[in-house]
Amino acid sequence: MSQHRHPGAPKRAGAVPALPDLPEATVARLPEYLRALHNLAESGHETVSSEGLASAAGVNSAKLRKDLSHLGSYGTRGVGYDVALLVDHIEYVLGLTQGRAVALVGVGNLGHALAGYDGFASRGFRIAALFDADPSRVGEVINGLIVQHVDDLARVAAEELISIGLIATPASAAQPVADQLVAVGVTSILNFAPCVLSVPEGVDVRKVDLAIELQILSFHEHRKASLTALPATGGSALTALPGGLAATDTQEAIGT
Amino acid sequence: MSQHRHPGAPKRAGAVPALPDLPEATVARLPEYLRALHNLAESGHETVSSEGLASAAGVNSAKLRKDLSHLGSYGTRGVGYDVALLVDHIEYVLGLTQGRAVALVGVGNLGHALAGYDGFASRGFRIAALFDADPSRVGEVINGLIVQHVDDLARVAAEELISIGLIATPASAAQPVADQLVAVGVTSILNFAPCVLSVPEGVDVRKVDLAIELQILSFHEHRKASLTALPATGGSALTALPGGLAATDTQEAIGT
DNA sequence: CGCGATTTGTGCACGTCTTCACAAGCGCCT
DNA sequence: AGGCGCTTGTGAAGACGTGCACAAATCGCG
Repeated sequence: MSQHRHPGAPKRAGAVPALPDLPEATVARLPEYLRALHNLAESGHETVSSEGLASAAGVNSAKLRKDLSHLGSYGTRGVGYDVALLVDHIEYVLGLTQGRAVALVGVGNLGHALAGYDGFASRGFRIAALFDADPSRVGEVINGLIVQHVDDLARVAAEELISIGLIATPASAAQPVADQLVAVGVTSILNFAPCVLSVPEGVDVRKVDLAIELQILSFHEHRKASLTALPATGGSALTALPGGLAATDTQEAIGT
Repeated sequence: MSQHRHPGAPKRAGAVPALPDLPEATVARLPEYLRALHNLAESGHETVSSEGLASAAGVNSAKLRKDLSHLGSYGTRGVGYDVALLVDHIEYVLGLTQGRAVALVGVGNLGHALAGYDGFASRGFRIAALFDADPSRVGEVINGLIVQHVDDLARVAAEELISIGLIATPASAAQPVADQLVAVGVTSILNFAPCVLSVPEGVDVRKVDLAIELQILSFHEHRKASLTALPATGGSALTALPGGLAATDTQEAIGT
């Protein structure tokens, strides 16, 4: 073992390994494992146990093992997982080895921040083009890229293969932008606008809504407050917990 | 029917209604319903059917009905749901009627955008204070708020009840900041830093990682590409689909 | 060479979420 | 008043995800 072969080309490089279709929940956790593995690699670890990696990624170790088992056997019993090997394989499975180009539409408040976010480049994504519908914004240079008019999307997409589209426009503009992205062949969209997008079959849309996250937290705050406010619901004030108000039965950290 | 009573105080205002503990999946969808309802209200709808609301929120109508049934019966058979009434009730359940104050720590690239994001205020959240550890940033005015040093967090929290903490720092600073937030009594944290936070029981943490979302999309791109690249896996090239390459069996839009 | 310590991979049971399908309820029209 | 069409609310079944617990496999050591 040791010496990982050629990074980025696990298994046999001839035929495409025909990606096993992983459970969606597993896919959602792989990036987290990957980040933890990168940290471990930087701190000099060659191997890591499922227990160690699980705690670094904030999940149950059994869950981690089951997730990784879906990728095939990349661990050694009695030893653990080869960090470098696992990094290579997860990156391959996630399709990160091909330096995907993303197009960002909408350079307003949020879009500006996304354009300057360095967490993308460090993980295999390259912001290839910026667009906006506002003519007064066109021409502006952000992070070395020139903002272009959204109507030029087709032209730019013809020059460069866009892998993923980011929508950071106001809600009212999001659907037309999505249509334009789909029209130029984009089949994956990350939507920051607070609205639902309708797209043809075969196009994947993920949504990130900051206000929704806050509202979910707000619910839990509300619930926690209502619980501590009236501990005597349903009688039995005797069961008042000795630990005081810290003993709410909330799930610790919330998952995905 | 008709005339919703006092907005913001559903059921009897005397005893706290002791929030039913909703399924987590339902809670995550309520904000989406709420947004859709606000849109409907603005466009003049008084009532809406489960079918109509479901399509506006991008979910199955049966799922929506079951979700709403967990809140109690707020619909009328043969008619639908009273839009204004439902808005009031969902806002109450989510705890949005109390104008929650959020503290934002880290006014770098992303934090800057969050501080200026108007989608928070429009949904019941008020950014009450900005913090940063970098002395050169302290004193800067963003959106009418002065950036304060993170060590002043305790003092500020004493003046104002902070309901939710936002962490938009680099990963290395996130854990200490989380500890400080917890120390001043914050029990809900929204973490934008790419790392796992460890917090005491009773504290809720949600994580938003933009790079993770991209990586999930990347996986699906990779899978779609590998599917269209070799349609003859497992023999039977005869089953080539008449519709050409558009007939991948991918799930349409990805859920939560 | 064999044994014990260690850790992976997984069968199984359990809980949660989703979806279907339909009875119950409501309003409207005749 | 009665019946009809429409819509909600929900039981039940199935799909999915999770976590336990243990067998299988590997390494190191005597």
